[in-house]
Amino acid sequence: MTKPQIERPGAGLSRRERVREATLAEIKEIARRHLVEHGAQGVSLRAIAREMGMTAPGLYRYVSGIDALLILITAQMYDDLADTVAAADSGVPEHDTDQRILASLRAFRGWALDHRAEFSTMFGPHTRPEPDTDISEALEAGRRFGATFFTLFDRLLSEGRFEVPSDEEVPAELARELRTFADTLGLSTPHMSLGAVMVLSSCWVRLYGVVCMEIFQHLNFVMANMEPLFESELRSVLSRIGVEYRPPEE
Amino acid sequence: MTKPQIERPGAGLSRRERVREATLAEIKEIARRHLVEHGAQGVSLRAIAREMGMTAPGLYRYVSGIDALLILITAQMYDDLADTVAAADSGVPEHDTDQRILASLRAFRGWALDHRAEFSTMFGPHTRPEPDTDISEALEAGRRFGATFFTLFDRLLSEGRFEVPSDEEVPAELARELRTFADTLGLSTPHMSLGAVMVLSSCWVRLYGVVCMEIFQHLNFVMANMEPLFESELRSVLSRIGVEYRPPEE
DNA sequence: AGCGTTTGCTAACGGTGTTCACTAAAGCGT
DNA sequence: ACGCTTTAGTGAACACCGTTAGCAAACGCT
Repeated sequence: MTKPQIERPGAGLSRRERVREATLAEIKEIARRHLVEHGAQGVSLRAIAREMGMTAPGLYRYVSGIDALLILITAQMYDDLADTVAAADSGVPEHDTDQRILASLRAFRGWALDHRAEFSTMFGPHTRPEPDTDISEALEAGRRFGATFFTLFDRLLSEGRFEVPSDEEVPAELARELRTFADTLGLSTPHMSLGAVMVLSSCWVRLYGVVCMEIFQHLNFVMANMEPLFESELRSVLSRIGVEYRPPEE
Repeated sequence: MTKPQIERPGAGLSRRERVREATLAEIKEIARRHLVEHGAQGVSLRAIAREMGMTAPGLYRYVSGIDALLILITAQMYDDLADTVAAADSGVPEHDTDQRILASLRAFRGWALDHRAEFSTMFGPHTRPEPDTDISEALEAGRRFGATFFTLFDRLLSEGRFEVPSDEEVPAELARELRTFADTLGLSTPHMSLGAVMVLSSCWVRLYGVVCMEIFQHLNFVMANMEPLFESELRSVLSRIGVEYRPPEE
C-alpha cells in the first residue's frame, strides 16, 4: 500500500494542517467579501463567525485579532490586483512595449475604481502593525504586483528609450534609500542603475498620487471626473520615459 | 440702560446661541484631541461626552452622528494646516518667492508628519457623506489652505518664470474639469490660464502623492527614510515651474 | 407668571473586540 | 486499542461603541 500519509497535494501538510488552512481560507474569503460590500468598518469577527456557523472567540485560533485579519487579506488583494494588471499586460502583443505599459497602468487605475474599499485598505493610511504580526505574505504579494511594471520598465531601459540620470546625479541620501528599496524588491538587472530606480520611483509616485486622489475623493467637490487628469498625468509620465502616449479607446 | 440684549461680539447671537456655540466648540476641541491621541478609531461620542461631564445622547443635540462630527473637525484641521503653511511662507522675506515656495511646501510635509492622524482623515479615504451633511465649512477651510499656494503660484506666473502650455495644448475633457476646478476654488487672476491650472494640478498631484506615500507608510518596509524622495520630487517639481531648488538647512 | 422651546438625562437595543475557563474531539505514540 | 496531549470551538463575561425614544428640568420670551 503506497498510500502516502503525509505527502499530499498541499505539500507536506498533515490532515490537521490542511483543514486548518481551509478554514483560514474561508475566514479570509468571507472577510474580503464583507470588505467589498460594507467597507473596512463593515468587517467584524462576529459577523464572519456568524456566517461560518461558529462563534467569534473561535476565530482567535486562526487570527490574532481584527487588525491582523485585515493585513492577512491584504495579501489576497495584492494578488488580485497583480493578476488584473498582468492580464491587461498580456492582452497586448508581446513586442508592443508602449501599449503594454499603457494597458497595465490603465488596468491599475481601473482596478482601483472597481475596488475602492480594497484599494483604500491597501494603499490608504496604515496603523503600524504590532511588531509580532507576520507581514511577509503581504510584502511578497506586493512584490509580485510590482513585478509587471518592473519588467516593462526594464524593457524600456534595455531599449534605451530615454536618458537615464547618471549615478552621480542621484543625491547621496536618496541613493542610500533607493538601494535598500531596490534590494528589498530584488530589482537588480543589468540595466537597473540607481538613476533608473530614481526615475522609476518618481513615475510611481505620480501615478500613485493621481489614483489616490481619485479614489480617496480628495477633489470630489471641485472636480467631477478625474479621468482626464489621470490621462494627463499618464501622458506626462510616459513622455518622461520615452513611451508613446495614445488616448484610450472610444 | 443701553445694555445690548442681542448685539454682542459674536454678531447678532442670542445668549442661547452663544452658549450653544461654545459647547459645540468644546465638542470639536475634545474630538480633535482624541483624534490626535488615539487615531480616527479612537474618537467616540461616549468618550467625548464623558470628558465633558455629560452623556452621549446629549451630543446628538449638537451633532447628527459620529461621521458628521469627523467632518466638522476637518474644517478646523484645514485651518490649522493653512496657518502652519502661511506662517512658514511669511517667515521668509516677501520678495524671495523661491524660498517662500520651498518653505511652504516643506511646511506642508512637516505638518503632515507631525499630524498623521489628522492628515489621514483629511487626505485619506472618505466614505461619501450623507447628502444632508453640511460640508461647506470644510470646503471653505480647504480653499483657504490652498490659497497660500495659489498666491505663490500666481506670482510665478506674473514673473513669467516658466513656459505655460497654451490652451490648445490642454485636452478638451481635461479643460472642462479644470474649469470647474478653477471656478469652484475661485482662482481667476489675469495670469491664471487653463494651461497654468493644468501645470498647477500636476504639481499638486506629485507632492500630494509623495506625502501620502510617506504618511500612509506605503513603502514602509522597503524604504526607511522618505525625506530624500520627497526632496527629490520637490526638486523636480520646482524645476518644472522655474523655481530654484535649495537643499534643506542643516 | 405662564408657556413653548431647548437641553440633557435615563433606559434600552443591538452591535463590537477580546479574554478566560471549559468541554469535546481529534491526533499520536506505544 | 488505549491513554495522553494537543487543538478547536463554546459560553459567559467585560468593556466598549452608536443610536433612538421618552421624559423632566431649565431657559427665554411675552
